[in-house]
Amino acid sequence: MKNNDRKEQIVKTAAQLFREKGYNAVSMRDLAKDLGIKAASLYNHISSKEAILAEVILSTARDFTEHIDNTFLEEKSSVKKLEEIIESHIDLTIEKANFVACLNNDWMHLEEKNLNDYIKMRNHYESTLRKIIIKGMNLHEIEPQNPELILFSLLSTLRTLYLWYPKNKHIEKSVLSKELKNNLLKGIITI
Amino acid sequence: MKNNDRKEQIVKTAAQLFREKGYNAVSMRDLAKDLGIKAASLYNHISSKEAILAEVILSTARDFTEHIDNTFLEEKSSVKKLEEIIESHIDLTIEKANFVACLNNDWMHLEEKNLNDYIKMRNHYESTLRKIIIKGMNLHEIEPQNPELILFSLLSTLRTLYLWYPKNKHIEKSVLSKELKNNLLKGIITI
DNA sequence: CTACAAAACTAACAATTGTTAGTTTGTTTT
DNA sequence: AAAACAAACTAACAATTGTTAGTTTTGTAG
Repeated sequence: MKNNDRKEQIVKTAAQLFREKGYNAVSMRDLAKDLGIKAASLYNHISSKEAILAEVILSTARDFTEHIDNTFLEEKSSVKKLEEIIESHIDLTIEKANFVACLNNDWMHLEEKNLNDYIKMRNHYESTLRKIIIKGMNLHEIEPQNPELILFSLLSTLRTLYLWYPKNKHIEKSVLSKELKNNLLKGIITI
Repeated sequence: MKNNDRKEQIVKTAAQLFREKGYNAVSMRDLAKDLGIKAASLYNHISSKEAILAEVILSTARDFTEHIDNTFLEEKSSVKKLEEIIESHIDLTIEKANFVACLNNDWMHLEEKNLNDYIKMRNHYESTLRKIIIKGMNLHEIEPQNPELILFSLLSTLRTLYLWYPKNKHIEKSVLSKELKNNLLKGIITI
């Protein structure tokens, strides 16, 4: 029976270090030290440093992709779908903040193949979200505006939740979820 | 007469490279090559690699600080002040996108003194913005909500404008400005 | 034309990088 | 007990890193 625990442990520790210092500032010796072993021993479990990064980023990108694909297919209003998407970002950020941070900050250090796969998934994600927004606009659920702008302002907030959440752990998830939806969808000023 | 042109040129080129690849992935030889000289020659103009990073980041942080300090002192409504802050982010992003990107991505690679200065400025910026939001809430200009959440969702969008602007250069600045204010302050869904 | 300073160069350094080869240790299976 | 395997180790490699010392080139002011 192959032992995957060690590999998972390596990837998880790497994600934390990458998040703190950035991919290029973390050496294999740093990573090994945190795990209590020597750098060379890492190679019994992983094939390269970049392979660790790819595992961190691509697995997380797949999580996001899966969520939005499911949401897209549902028979619900666009606004309801946007709420579900907000929810999924909160969930994934809470569940694996270091992975999400790493995806946001270090994707450009992926090489050829992996970089391509990542960008493909990101494009797919954005274009799915764009479709939801445009459909909502056509059905008058969403104010007529430049859809790119809505896409951007929504995503920029959701993508950087990881920067904010650890500082505000005291907020209940349900409260965060409710207020964020309100904030992002209904705006913040009094009418 | 001391020639600062070369130094400015180095800092500007560095900002571009840092933005593309991240601080640690850019070597002094890479930077020199882009300028058409040898790495050692850089040291006739700058004292260290980190000093370049500090120049890029701290000068930009000072720009942002100056803007918000001015806005804070004005005799206007909080909503009007928020609109001005949005405007200043757009302006600075257009004017020096690479610098802003660098500030966002590479600040953690500053050392001791410079890191401290940066964090101090960032804290000052956030607390000034927080004051504006809370005042607006007390005067019923802004919906009662967790002010941290408004602070976060606003800043996350404004801070990552640099990711989005180059892809959408065709949008007029005045249009961008107007729609972004609408979007961030009034929300996106139909009431 | 000379003198001087600014800014380029070459060569080298010590440290650190990711990775490999070969070996030892410890555990599980037969 | 023997054999097989996983997972650690030591030692070393070639490449790259930021930076320094010392030298040469270039442009300008007297």
